[in-house]
Amino acid sequence: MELLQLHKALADDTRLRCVQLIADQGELCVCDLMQALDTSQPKISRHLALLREANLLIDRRQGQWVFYQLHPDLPDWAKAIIQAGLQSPKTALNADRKSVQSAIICC
Amino acid sequence: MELLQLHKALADDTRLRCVQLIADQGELCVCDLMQALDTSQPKISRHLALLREANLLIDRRQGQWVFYQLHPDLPDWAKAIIQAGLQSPKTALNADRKSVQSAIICC
DNA sequence: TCCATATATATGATATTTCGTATATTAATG
DNA sequence: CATTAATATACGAAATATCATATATATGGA
Repeated sequence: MELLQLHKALADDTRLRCVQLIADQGELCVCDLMQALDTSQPKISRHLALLREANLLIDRRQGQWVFYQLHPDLPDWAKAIIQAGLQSPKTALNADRKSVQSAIICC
Repeated sequence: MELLQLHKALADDTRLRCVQLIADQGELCVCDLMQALDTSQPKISRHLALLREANLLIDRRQGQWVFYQLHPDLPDWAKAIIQAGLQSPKTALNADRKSVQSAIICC
């Protein structure tokens, strides 16, 4: 994991919102993220694949669902960057958090 | 200053190295950065303009030279992200720091 | 005022990213 | 084994970013 790669991974609205939401919630499946961000399945899936290939996320299949969480071996500086981002007031996180709650209930 | 915009600003090799070097050294002029990164003047200048427009840097003209430093009003979370990046071991910072020393001496 | 140095900007070409759509894969269930 | 739901991938088009080159601007000194 390199710093430039991390910034590139987070330099897209969809990916940043996914990472923030996953960091906030611990673990989410693709359909949660689709509903929370109100986005198409291939779009979410492709961005999650990028984040997985960047070693920012890991996936875990459970039945039909695939759950994503932050990579457990993320270096401290990378965790610190993600955490600091969560402190930024002008992100979509608050709104997305509300959307994901209703999403989780139904699926 | 928004989080997504910050990540976009830092998601380019030239800009990331400039910001890291400036954060490390406090203030540098365009010619310092040109020599330290071994890059053309328009390239450096254009990237610095982007960082200035993103409110990540401010510039200060002194005679023929223009010096750049981190924006003094950077929010805490943005400072934290930049600082955390300085902790990443695999950046060009160490090499660039050496180059900028010889650059500063001669100009 | 003329010239040299430092920096900024404009422009068109090239490279990279992102997206929508279609299709493939995988697992559960009847 | 056929079907459905969840997810992944392929592909070409459209949007965005980056670059090299040329040119413009600003400052200081002869």
